[in-house]
Amino acid sequence: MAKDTEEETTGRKASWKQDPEAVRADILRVATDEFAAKGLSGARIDDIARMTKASKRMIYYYFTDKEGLYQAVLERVYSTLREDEDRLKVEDLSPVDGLALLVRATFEAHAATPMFIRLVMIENIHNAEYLRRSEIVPRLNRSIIQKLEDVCARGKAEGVFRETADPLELHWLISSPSFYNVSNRATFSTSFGTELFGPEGQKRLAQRVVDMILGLVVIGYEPGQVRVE
Amino acid sequence: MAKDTEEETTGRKASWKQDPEAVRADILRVATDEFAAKGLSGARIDDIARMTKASKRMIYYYFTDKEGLYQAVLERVYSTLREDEDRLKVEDLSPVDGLALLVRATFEAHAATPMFIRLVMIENIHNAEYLRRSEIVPRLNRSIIQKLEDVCARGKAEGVFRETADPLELHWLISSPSFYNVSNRATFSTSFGTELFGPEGQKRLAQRVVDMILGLVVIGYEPGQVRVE
DNA sequence: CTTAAATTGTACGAGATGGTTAATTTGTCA
DNA sequence: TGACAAATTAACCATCTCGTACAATTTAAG
Repeated sequence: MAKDTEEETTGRKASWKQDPEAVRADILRVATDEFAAKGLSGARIDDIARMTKASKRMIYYYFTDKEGLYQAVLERVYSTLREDEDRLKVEDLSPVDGLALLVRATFEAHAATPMFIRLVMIENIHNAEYLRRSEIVPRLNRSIIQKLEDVCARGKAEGVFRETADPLELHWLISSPSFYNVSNRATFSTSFGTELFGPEGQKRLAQRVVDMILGLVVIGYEPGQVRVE
Repeated sequence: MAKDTEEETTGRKASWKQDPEAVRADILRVATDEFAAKGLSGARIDDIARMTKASKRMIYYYFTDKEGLYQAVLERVYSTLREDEDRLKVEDLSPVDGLALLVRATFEAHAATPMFIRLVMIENIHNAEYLRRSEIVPRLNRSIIQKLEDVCARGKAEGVFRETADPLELHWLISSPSFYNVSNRATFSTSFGTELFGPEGQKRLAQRVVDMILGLVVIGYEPGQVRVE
């Protein structure tokens, strides 16, 4: 009841700094969580607004609509990931060790960013509609292929890699277990238990993936020849 | 207002047959498409109702609510898949050929049922909440592990498989590329092109997966030793 | 200090959406 | 046949959700 309507406490913030970038970033941060958790249709703009310092109005001010916000989230996450990729230095290693490092790093990078994985899953549910629409994303992801090309070229030149080794195929072969390891953890462990997803199991899986890839590419490779960690 | 209440044109269908099973099945069929296409939150009960012969009320009559319908869809699809699995006969083959067949069949089965893949993706987005709740599903999926156990045991007994071969790990290693091949096709081809997903590319990938798995398990295996097709 | 531009809060509407009420038909069994 | 349970239907409802109108407030420039 309390009828202090006379108060008319217009809830306007008494004072604020003009900091568009910070507001934008905060919205994106919250929206990333929300979209990753509930998907595009499941996410609620009102929930995002509530969790943000900014008001709901600002979401539309900066991102036009829900899809615009989703697209921005997607692009930011993809970009962030590329930076991590670029940090890898494989040129200094032997082809075998370089490839092993790429495999291990990919496996671990996926495991470390479940949020990114979820957004990619969601985007695939939407048939990559928003990824395709993006100008910035398609030309990302190139660096990892580049690294694989370098390693493959050196490995073949040194005669330690099979001539059949193909960078794009390899990227696919390395990504698939790394991605699946995170994306399908819930259903897999429901059906078959969690033993593969503890610290032990994860190390074993990483080792298996390294062994599989090197076994395919490196002439005369024996499982366990290169150890993970 | 409108005073033609006397009319009371109850638009009821003049006549219909009672066929509960058919109605239930029809709803499930339509709902499977809808959920696979748009996810749990994206799916629209009204759309399902419109595409069904039955009325919207029947959906609630038989499945209680949206989640009940989704759960029924999930269980039916999982069950259907198990039947396919059981049709595989690997006991008659040598361990190496048997394992190769399992790999190939898994790869192809996944590629042939994108709808199932999408539902599993969606279920993972929901952290397998509904799969866990199901009584019937968890104990499915056992037959594939059983087959792998048989093959592994025989392979080790014959001295052609490494002692490190583990059925559960193998299932994971075989499933991951098979699943990823379908689940991430949209984003992968957006980033890297479609060449892996034509008939040629798919055959190459299947061969690579066979080579990887056999390379990991079979002592002295060389890529291409067992050919796909 | 005036004033236009930038930024934010509130309140609300239109339409969609999950779910329900109440009626009607069909089939079955005493 | 007639009563009763099961099956089926159309219409309806309460609520949620995206998006917007618009006023209020602050910043910044002249």
